[in-house]
Amino acid sequence: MSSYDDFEAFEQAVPLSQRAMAQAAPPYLEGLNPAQRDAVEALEGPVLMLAGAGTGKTRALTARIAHLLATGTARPNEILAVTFTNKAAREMKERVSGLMGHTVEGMPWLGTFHAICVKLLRRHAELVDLKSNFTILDTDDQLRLFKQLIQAAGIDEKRWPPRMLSGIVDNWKNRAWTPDSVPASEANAFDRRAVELYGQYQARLRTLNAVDFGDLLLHMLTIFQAHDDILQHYRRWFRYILVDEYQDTNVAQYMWLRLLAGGHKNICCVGDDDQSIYGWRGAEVGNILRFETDFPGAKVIRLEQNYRSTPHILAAASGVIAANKGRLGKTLWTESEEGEKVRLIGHWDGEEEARWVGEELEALGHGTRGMEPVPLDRCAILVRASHQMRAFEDRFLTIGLPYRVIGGPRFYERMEIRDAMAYFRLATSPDDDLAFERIVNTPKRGLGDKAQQKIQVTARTNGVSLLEGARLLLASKGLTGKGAAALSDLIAGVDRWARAARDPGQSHIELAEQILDEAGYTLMWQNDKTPEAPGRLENLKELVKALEEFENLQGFLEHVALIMDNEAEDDVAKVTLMTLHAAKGLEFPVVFLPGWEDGLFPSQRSMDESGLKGLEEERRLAYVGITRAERLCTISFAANRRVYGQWQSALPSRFIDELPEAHVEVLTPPGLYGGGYGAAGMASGLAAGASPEIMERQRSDLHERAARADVYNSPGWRRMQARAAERPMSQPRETRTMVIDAEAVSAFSVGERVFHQKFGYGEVTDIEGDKLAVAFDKAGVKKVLAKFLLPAAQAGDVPF
DNA sequence: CCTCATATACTTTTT
DNA sequence: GTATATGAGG
Repeated sequence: MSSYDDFEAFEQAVPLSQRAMAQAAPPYLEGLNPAQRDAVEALEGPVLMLAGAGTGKTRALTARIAHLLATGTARPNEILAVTFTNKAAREMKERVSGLMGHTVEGMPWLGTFHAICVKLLRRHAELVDLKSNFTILDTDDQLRLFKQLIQAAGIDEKRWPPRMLSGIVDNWKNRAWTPDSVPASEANAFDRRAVELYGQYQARLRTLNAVDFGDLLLHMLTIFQAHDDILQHYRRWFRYILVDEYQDTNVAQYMWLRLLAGGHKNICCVGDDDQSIYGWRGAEVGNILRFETDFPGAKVIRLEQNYRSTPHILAAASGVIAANKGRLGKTLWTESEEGEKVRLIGHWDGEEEARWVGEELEALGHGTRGMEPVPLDRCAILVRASHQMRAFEDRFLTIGLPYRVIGGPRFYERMEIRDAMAYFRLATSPDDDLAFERIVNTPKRGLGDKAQQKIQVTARTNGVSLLEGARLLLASKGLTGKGAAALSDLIAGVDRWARAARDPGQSHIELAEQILDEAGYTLMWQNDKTPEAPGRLENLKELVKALEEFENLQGFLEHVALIMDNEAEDDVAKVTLMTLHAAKGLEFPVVFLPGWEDGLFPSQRSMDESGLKGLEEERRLAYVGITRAERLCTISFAANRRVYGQWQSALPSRFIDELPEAHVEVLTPPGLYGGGYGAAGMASGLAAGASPEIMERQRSDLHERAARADVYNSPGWRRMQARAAERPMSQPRETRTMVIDAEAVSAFSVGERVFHQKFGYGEVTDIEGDKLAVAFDKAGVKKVLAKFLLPAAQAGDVPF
């Protein structure tokens, strides 16, 4: 009964391969430096590859796999290679294929911890009271379950928010604690009821035949610990183990790896203790720090030659990270030429900071500071918290600077949303084959592989879309019986929806609901008994609600297409906006690091919650940020910032004081030129065209803010001033006159031509305060806020 | 049952 | 300041 029995047979069906290549000159070794080569060739026994930022870690890792395969040391299916993200796994697969010069047949065990555990768990599910077709709950489902349990237990939801409970349980799972192995000391800290609820939650999951992400690992651990035969089997099977981003492993993952590597100890862990930034979700830097103790005789290889950044950038990063205790220690070096120093600049407030970055980006695009013009897609702005992106988005929308945000909402990636969108796409463009393919048998209509193949063939031979092909197939009686009836139903539906979508009198919201109902899609989820079904229905409701902001389905689909696939959608170069966390592993020629203020970065919360440990993780985040830059890195801070609607002043980040002076150039912000404190200097930079009232208002505003900011007494600021004073002033520097956007203050007038990001061009027809009625050329009459409008004349050179 | 108003919280994120 | 969640009221 156990699928475990045929496991071996299944795996061994994959042929031994690549032995013949063993004698050939190995192209995958070309260009590796001695350390990298060491890391590639030390195949036997435990190896720790300490790979600093930009030292060619992935290169070495993939070459190592290629080496294992090419020398015939291991077959593709005997290598266990784990990553944290699907992206990393995909990339590794591609690069191994590239190195081998052909597609690597079946590396079934190259994947994320979770993907590999799913695979294993499906084979052994019955050992933990699951069926092998168990479902995997996402965070939403998990939260809903906890909520139900809390309510059922009659506990006050205010005192025990589901989120908190779910967080606690997640934490426990990260540490490989099952309900009965949670230490008493922990339990007391949270109330024993949390442990009870944890137990109930697990019981509920079992009856639902479901697991959450943490369970994937935990269940496998349980199985390995309770069934030695199974453990021994996999120990023998996975002859070589590779782990990427080892510094990010949590306790459960660590135990899992130790169990599997326990026999032969052929484990190669790659990581960088200085880039451990996921402690808050259970990652244990200790795992990497302890490696040599865990695996006595481990070979430690340091990759220290950096191929990414200039010496100034590396020195700045090293200076900051040096303040951390308990590091394994690495010294990055590079052969690259000196380049620019890291630039440091302070601003009055967050808006000015955004404005300045925008101007810098424009200047870089034209070529400045003796640099080649730098297109926007080579630049990135890395922030600590996603809400910091807003100021930049606002500014970039205003000046029409193309940008993309990484790590946005994942809403549109959900299965049910994609299905629904596919239906909408068919309604607006019936020839959308991808959409047709997606929904032709969703919900199940009895149009299986056979029927779909027939449709494909008919469409292809006639050179028409799938929908038309389906029509032809029906007309030619190529499909009969139940399938034919279902297909003709679907086609009739699409025709009806397409007609309705063209009808201007038809509400697109009603149409959307109608489509989902008539297609039987809503019903499908209503009848679905799995725990995630209610959530999916809720998401669908949300999707329909999101439609309200748009004039028609078409407009909505366009909008979503843009935010979904902005990589491939258009070829306009865009500056990248993302969090520091999301930037790990990436690199950009030009990097801006705004918001370096104490409290924001390092984050106050982080320090409050985790003390010195938290601060050190923030510092590693700073290190990650700086080391993303290849040629130019600019750090900035603002004296004043609006936080939750409240103006707050802040001191420059303590990390700024840790930057080695020799590698930093302090820029004087335009308004502060000449060193005068604040307001006077700022005021002189006011746009000449602004009306006296506006000028006065902004001047007093600045005085008020300046008065509130004690930033000028901070060590960071004083040092900055001192450095600025030391610098010979004769040297012409790039200060631009500050442009105060008068359009943000001045009102529009009736009859004026305006431009809106979403709706395009139009004419103002009515004004009520800051709310304007605008007759848009394409989108019709809409009420919009003035701040979303640009005078049409100014939008002329906006590339949208 | 649905809508509106008030309260509340609110890093970082992958699977 | 904004999004979200809950409770009251229509």
